[in-house]
Amino acid sequence: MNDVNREIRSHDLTPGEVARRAGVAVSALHFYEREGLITAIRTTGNQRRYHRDVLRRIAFVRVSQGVGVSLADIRAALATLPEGRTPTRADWTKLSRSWRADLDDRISRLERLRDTLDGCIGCGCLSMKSCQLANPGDLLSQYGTGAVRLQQG
Amino acid sequence: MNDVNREIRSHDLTPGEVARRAGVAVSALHFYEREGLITAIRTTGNQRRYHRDVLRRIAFVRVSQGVGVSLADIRAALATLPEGRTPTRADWTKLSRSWRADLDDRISRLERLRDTLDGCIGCGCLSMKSCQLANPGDLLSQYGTGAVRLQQG
DNA sequence: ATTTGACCTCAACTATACTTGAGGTTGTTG
DNA sequence: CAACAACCTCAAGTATAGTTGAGGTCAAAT
Repeated sequence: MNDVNREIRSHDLTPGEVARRAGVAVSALHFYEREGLITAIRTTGNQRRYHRDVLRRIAFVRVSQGVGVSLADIRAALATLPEGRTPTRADWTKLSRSWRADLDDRISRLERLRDTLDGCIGCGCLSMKSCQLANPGDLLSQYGTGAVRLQQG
Repeated sequence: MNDVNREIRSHDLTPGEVARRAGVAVSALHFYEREGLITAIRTTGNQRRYHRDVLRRIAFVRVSQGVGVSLADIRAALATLPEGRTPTRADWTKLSRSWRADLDDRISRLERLRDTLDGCIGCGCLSMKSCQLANPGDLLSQYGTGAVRLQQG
């Protein structure tokens, strides 16, 4: 977040390189920066240069999005990484672990959903009255329409 | 779709009733109608009246949305229901079954993702180069950012 | 030195899935 | 039959997650 004044090093990456290697558009990099998900330093000519860490951060963003986490929650997760120093392997592992808990959660909800649906297929219902699945305030609301929080604090 | 000329019966539901029982806002009913997900007939005074079937349709919509299917795909699925006659239990069962296949798919993708992540936690990676998860064109792209099609045709 | 591709900012546009508000009508109830 | 909740349409607004385009600059290769 605050490495804006860091000196540029030879192994820093240009926007194009990051875009190619991370598989996202340059416009997405700008967007992620505006959203506080990644940071860049600038050359004297005002062009962005990225630390290699940005690839990990983007990887984390994409993977998390892939399982349905919102950028807001991803930002919150990334904010737990240390500022000022390059995150260590342990920092990332901690992050991955918390994310994994969320994944387990999603899987079990989907499985419950599937099992309930099996019953629905058996009974041919899908009616609002009798079906666990379709009951608002029950399974559905637990599953939620919005993103599930990655962390509770 | 074409029951606009059907006569109104005493057990038809008002917008308010449907909204309450289905757990959605009246504005959402209007929206679903514009989007071709549900239909309504009109009283002489131009107010909507819904067949009880609409509750099943909305249930299907909500449950499908809950696992990440887009309205476009849900509309496609609902379009396979017979027009002209009230869908039978068998019709709905067929629909639920196709949907269940999609669910199984999602679960297995999430599980693969979790298993791969286990490896990542072990190695502390999440790097773009070595991590299966973060590799665009690999797992991520299979998982996709958009909605997974409910049906192939 | 010039060309060319990559880069810059900022505003506006896209898609999905709705909600909100204005201004007016209907239908039920005391 | 008056009141009032519930309904109507249509336009505009909201949030998320970006993309697109205009107009201009930077940097590497010839």
